[in-house]
Amino acid sequence: MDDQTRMLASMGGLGGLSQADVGDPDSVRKQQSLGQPPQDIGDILQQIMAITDESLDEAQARKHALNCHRMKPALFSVLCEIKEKTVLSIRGVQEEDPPDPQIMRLDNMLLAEGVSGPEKGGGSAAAAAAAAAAGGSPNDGSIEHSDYRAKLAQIRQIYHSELEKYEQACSEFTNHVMNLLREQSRTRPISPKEIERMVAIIHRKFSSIQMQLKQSTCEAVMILRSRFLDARRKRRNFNKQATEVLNEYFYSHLSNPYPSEEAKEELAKKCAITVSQVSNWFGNKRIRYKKNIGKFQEEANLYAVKTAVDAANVSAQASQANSPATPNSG
DNA sequence: CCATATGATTCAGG
DNA sequence: CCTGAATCATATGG
Repeated sequence: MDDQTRMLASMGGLGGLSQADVGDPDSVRKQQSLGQPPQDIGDILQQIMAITDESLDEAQARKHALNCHRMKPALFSVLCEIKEKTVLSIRGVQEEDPPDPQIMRLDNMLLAEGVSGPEKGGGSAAAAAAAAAAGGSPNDGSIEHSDYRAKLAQIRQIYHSELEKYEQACSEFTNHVMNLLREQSRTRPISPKEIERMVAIIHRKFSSIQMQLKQSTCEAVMILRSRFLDARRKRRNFNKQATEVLNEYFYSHLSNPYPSEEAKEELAKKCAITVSQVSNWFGNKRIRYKKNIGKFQEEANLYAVKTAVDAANVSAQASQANSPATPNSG
């Protein structure tokens, strides 16, 4: 844009001058060929100064008269053509790559993360993707999810408001420049094509800002993801009672420690954890038990006794119906 | 601060 | 899709 602006600006200056001596278009050349430049320049200067003495109405009228001159359109197009040829080499260079690959990549990423997509659909899509491994139970991972969703919504909101600001500023600026150029096209050769080109240039410049916005949004989402969705960062041990329940099941089914889906659901409910957490726990337990049975022998005995005692208690309670004297383990 | 425990994730295989 | 195995990253106890 810089080169063009400079060029247009300088031609604007010329425009003022040519308007000044339009009364006798050949005067300059004639006098120059006569070989008395100082005098001629003084002449021109005088004419210019005379303009400032004119009233606004007079100047306006003169301008209007010029604009209505029958030769004006022809002259205008000729000037445009000349200008087109003169500046051709300058632009021509950067005319391609309309679909910026990088911005498309960022767009796709933001869409996938549910930042730029539709309000509810995108968000739940991301949530579904996150919970996909969990088997679809509605309460899976809901503890951290609300937090994650809230933060994501926050990013989303910032992104959209910034994008809106950006779009507004862009169109405002574009309109401004277009109006300016259109206005100036009355006094200097600016073809509609050129205005179009200028708009394209502006948009290209602005799109780098947009890319920056999208890039930083992407970054924020990625950080958020790694913080919240990688639960390894927030590992919390299950409470004692939960591990007890799980161990009980494990050691009482030691010959086949593979809980069915229903069993997993029940264990999950008892332990206030998710089904996938139960699966994880059993997966880890099996492999670690198998790896070093000796290390777990004590634990195995403990739970074997425990279940035996519990069974005894249960049977005792069952056989004794409703006797209040049944001893309970603290 | 280190070693160990532990929940979660990743990846290969059936 | 489920599992075993390896691995990661944190929690915990000494």
